[in-house]
Amino acid sequence: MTRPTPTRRHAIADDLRNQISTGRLKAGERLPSEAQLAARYRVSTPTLRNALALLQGEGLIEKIHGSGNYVRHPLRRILYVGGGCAPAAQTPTEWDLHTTVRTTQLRAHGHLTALLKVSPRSPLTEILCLSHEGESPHSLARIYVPGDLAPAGIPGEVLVARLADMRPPLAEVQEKASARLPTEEEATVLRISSTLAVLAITRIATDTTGRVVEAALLVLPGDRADAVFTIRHPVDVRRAEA
Amino acid sequence: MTRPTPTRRHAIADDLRNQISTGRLKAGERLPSEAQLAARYRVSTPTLRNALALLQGEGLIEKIHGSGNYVRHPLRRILYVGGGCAPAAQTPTEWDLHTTVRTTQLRAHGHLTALLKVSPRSPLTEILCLSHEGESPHSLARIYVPGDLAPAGIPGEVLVARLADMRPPLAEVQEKASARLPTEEEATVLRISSTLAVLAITRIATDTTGRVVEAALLVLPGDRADAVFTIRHPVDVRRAEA
DNA sequence: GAGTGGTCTAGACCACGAG
DNA sequence: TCGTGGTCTAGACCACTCA
Repeated sequence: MTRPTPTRRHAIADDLRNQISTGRLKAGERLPSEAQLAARYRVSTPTLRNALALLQGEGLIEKIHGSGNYVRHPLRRILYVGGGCAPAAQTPTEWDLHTTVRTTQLRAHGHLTALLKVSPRSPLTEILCLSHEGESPHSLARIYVPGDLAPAGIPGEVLVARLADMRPPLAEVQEKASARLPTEEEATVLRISSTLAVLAITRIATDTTGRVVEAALLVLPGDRADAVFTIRHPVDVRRAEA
Repeated sequence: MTRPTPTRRHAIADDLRNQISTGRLKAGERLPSEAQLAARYRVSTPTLRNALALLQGEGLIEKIHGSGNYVRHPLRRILYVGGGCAPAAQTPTEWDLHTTVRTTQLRAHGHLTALLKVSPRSPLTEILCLSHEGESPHSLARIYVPGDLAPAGIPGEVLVARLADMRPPLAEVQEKASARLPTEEEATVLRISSTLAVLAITRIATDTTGRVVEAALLVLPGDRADAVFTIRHPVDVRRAEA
């Protein structure tokens, strides 16, 4: 049961994984070329590439086209704290976590109308945040707010900081987490392989009048991101509903 | 930017995806064999298999070894509601969602000691839940409770139902969600491809004395599972406590 | 046993990165 | 330009399902 089919690529992946974890292959180091590795393990190139794909899916190595395969630096884990008010992932930013922000004016369409509960073609502001931790991309956020809550002409960075002050207190924050493979665009922007799962979080913030004041689509690389949701003194749901 | 590399497998996947969404290929239907499809699209078998792998990753088709590729029935989405008290995924079970439960006595080791904050080799009860919705596997849960909270000799189903009554009220429930690829075991148990991401939720329940009374490791197939966490009045915490 | 998918081979050609 | 990874080919052999 533990070995449904003893495949070669798993054996190779296990060997390389050991070399990485034992430090024989150090972080940042370049692996031998795929042709060399294929020769060493006596397998064909597709088989060796499948082995590397496994390690890539675990986030252990990074492929750079035209350059080689590199052992990834063990990245700090990203911790998304749920129930939050801040628009982006709110890790304590003691390290150099800088964010590129770009705002766009657009009109509601498609699933955005449902998320924000607005009528089609009503004005929205999209805030696109791409966070970097040093060199490596960290998280991608697309935040949509009704147009009147985000006046145009304000630089993105300022807008993000001020959003919380400009609206009435929130009544409810609902966060939906799901796991999926990244789109092509997300994979390239986050510099992850398209076989590495992402943690996608959709956050809907509603004010006391029931109006949706923010819809945020967050995408975090699955190999180093967690989202925690803490609830204190939860009520017994079954009793509460009765 | 939209077409970094115009690959053939994407074109084939797009075509098949269209056929599925337009109903030309109906749910449950078997696709032509891979050899036939390869001939139809004039590609080699590995290329065609790559195309099918894409659809598999999206949960659109299911491969059954020795039988064929089948269009999957659009499965009801699994909704895991966070902040909960019930041990397993608590979808309103109006449909035939039956769960296989198996309990095992074991002793704490490895990461379990950290999760439950118990000393190594202290007795634990493992409750392994596998839910099915009709034919298709639904979710996998491994629940660990300190041995004294789960007396031996009680059948698993009864134990699960009684757990909530046997312990003091909870003070805190912390849930950590992450996205990753399934282990080989999880992939076979949930009958998903190993390229399909899973949503893994670790739930730690603490009672009022600070003791961990339950650690649950939930695995949900990423193509049809979401986890929602709702927080009301996040700014006005005192009201909720009153 | 016939047909199917699962794995693997040994190449080919193209696209990208760095010197 | 040269070495690298990215994609693809046209097979082979094994394991599984089902009649």
